[in-house]
Amino acid sequence: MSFELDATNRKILDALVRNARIPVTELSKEVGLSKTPVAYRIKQMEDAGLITGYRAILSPLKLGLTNVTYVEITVSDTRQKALEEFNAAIRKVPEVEECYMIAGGFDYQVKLRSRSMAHYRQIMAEKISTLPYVTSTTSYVAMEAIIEQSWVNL
Amino acid sequence: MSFELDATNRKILDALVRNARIPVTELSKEVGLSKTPVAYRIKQMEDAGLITGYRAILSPLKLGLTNVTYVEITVSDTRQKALEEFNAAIRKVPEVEECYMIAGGFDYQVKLRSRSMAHYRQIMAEKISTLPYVTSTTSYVAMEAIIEQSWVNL
DNA sequence: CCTGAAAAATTATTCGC
DNA sequence: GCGAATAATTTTTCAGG
Repeated sequence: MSFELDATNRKILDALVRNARIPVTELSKEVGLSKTPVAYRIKQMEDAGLITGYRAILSPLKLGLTNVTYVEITVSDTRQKALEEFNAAIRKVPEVEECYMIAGGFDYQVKLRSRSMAHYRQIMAEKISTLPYVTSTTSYVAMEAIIEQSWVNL
Repeated sequence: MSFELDATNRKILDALVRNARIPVTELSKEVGLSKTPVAYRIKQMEDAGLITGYRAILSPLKLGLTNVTYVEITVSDTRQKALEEFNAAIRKVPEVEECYMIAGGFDYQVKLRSRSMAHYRQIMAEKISTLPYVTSTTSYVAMEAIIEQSWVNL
């Protein structure tokens, strides 16, 4: 299940995470091998599902997405079927960047990105509060991003 | 500051977020223009800082990073200088995937990724609790990822 | 499992319209 | 913004250690 990485694969991944478009030619210099094994290793890691894809990373700010809010959501029905229904519904909301089910209570931790506070309120009213089985939400608005990591859903 | 996107640029970005390695040739078919303007638009958006980079996306699970924890951190000193010190320190912790300062109290919301609960405890003890000005932390362990969005720091 | 180089394919750039 | 010609880069393949 979990993929064993040697030092070389680690270097390859590190370079690819920094720059998805680095040519194998250049990568092979970085890791100190010839192109053949480097290309082979990349394909291997892709096929194993370790590398799941390559994405352009956009600046949320330049896109006008200046607001980040964390929302804690409590649901009323915690049976498997209800949870799956909730999960399916929230997956369709593009403004939701992350969603984890939290241990302890049956709450969800959700990260939202919005253009403004007004836009945030609209998302909450139209797309979050209306999700199945939602009973209450508590929001935490981010003032400043210290470490930010995400690609943007357009 | 904020970049104005027409429908074409939107399509280009959407394709590039889905696949950072799509050739301009193919992209131009998708958006219904010839290669020349598409290449020009991409460069334009890169230069404007709208596209900040291209990254390989890795599977945290296949890397053995099975645990996600959100940690709320309270700091004792909220003067600018202290906060900047904290920010600089937390930026050096590779296990921290996200960190936002939250409005209201002066708390931070931090997302951690770890290999196990034992590993999580070690990160907390060695790298989070020891951060400057930290007075208390509260952790929320994720049971299940519904929507997950991150690249991994190796 | 790696090297090195030749060959093949793909991709990006340029430019007149 | 188009489209074709050109140029450059990149990937693939393979014999050999």
